[in-house]
Amino acid sequence: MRMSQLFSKTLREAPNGADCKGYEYLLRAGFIQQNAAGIFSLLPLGFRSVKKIEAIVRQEMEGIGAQEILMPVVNPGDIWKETGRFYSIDREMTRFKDRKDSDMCLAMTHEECCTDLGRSVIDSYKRLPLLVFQIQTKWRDDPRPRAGLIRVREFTMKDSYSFDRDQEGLEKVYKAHYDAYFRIYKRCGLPVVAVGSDSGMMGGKVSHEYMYLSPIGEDTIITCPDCGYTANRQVARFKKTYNAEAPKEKSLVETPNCKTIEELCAFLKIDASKTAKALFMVGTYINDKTGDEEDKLIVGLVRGDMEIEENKLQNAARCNGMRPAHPEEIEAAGIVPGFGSPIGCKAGTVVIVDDSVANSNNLVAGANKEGYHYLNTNYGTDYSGTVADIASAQDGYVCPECGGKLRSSKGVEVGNIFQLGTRYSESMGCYFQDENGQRKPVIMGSYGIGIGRLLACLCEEYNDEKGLKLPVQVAPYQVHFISLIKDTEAAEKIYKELEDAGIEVLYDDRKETAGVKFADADLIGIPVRITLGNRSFAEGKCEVKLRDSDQVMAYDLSDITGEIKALLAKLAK
RNA sequence: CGGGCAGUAGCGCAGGGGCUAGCGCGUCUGGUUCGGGACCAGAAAGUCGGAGGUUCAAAUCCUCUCUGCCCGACCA
Repeated sequence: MRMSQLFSKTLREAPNGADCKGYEYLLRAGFIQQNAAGIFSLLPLGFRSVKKIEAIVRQEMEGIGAQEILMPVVNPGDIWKETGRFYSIDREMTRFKDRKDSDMCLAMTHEECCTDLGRSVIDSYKRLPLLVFQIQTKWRDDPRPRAGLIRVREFTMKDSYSFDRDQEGLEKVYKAHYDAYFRIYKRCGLPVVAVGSDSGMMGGKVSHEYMYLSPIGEDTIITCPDCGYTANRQVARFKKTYNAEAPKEKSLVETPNCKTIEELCAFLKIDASKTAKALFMVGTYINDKTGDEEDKLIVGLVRGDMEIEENKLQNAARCNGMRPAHPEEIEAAGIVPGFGSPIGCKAGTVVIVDDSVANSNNLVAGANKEGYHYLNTNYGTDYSGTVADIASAQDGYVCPECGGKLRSSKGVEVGNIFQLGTRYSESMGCYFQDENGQRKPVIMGSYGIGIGRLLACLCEEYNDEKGLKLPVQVAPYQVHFISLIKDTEAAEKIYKELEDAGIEVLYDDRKETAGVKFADADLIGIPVRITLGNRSFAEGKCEVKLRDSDQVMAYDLSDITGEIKALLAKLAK
């Protein structure tokens, strides 16, 4: 490709809003361009990198027996109504009516569509297992896109779906994905860790997320350096200690202006672990069949020395959505904000009690009376509710597996794998007959990789103060060819030789000064740079330099293609 | 959806009631240069995001609105 004809240009300055390095360089090098919030075009350079990532993904998916298909972006609303997600998913899914006034939606994932396909293909156990995948556009109307390609609204995703007759089969294909994903990231050059995760709206039980650990990440990963326990903070467990003193009778105590745990502890001169603190949320419960919504007040109770993990609370409360409660809503349930607790709250309030509270006796809790708390409150005696783990794992907490010290770090989710089970097959009627003629729901799994996000993470991982330096497997071109000699014919000849040899060359044929060409080459970051300069050309040589090294090598022009091919082969390893 | 910031030439920004709206980079023309973002001379390019209002006069003040960015809520 001639740079003079490239449909993009490099920028000297970072466009406003480029907050992280990888994103800044993607823009400046002309890989991508933004069209609207969370909506990007891929320019030739970016698209080439994406296609290389896709090729790796495709190869690995085919390697585990997946067949490539392509499902539609626009889905009929009906299949989403079958699983209930037409109603249970919030505005993140875009819905519209077609000309016949039928409900339609833009698929944000394809479980429904794929299960719809599966139920027409699968009739007998003889057809199972099956595994399909696609690389396709998703639209999710995220309320807050950010960080360039990291969190966008329209994006390309590889998603695969497995159909099995039993759990054993599912686990096999799950494991195949688990390993294939590591191979994919390794081949792309991205370091990742797999962590246990929350399955969220996908349903199902077992799931893993693949995390690229980086400060730009929005997920918090809890890891144990001692035993290797790893989990997303949304579900991370930790070892809690309880005080198991004999329960006492509760008694009212005046605590003027003690609205926070800190104030309360300071006033009563007690440790935060001797208190219970409440968090008030309003949960939305959606009827899957009708789409009717009902709001309920949720009270989460955790010991004063811990924080509530809202995701755990939402899972325990089994609601579709959750937001902080307004003071009026809290009061309506008979609770006084600042001095609140589940003690004496109105029926219909969802009370979730962390096991740290349920197993600790004689905690100080709000009296639901302005200026008062109770001493010695006890779960079961003074209030009731569902006991669950809703506390948030923090840096320094105790590992649930080995007792080591937990660490927290930030990560970007670049892939996920879910064991869906029968959530979709049952609700959509995807059944098969086994050897005994018995009708059984197909057991499914779904597996995703965000392609654009993967590129964004790679650019975060591979850059320096001059620009990008993507690994050769995912770089848009293999060789950046710069000619500084007057003899354009000689340069053209070498360019042609390289191209004819099947080498991917970006040829800077522009009428620019050496400095400009070098700066752009560094910015775009093609792994191999060939420079044709007057001195070396006179000796029948050219200069070869790797983007990631300062060393300049002199290559003989007589067999330049052979030497470059050998170099590329070495790089690819 | 809450809170904050911003929208002026392709990009980055200045100007904040008054006359012809500027600067740097980029672009175009001519010339000189030619191995790390060259130099000289000349030139093109702007509905000052949009609508309404105040005023003799609005890029500038007011109201509304759209868009983008950041923080939070949210995130298959």
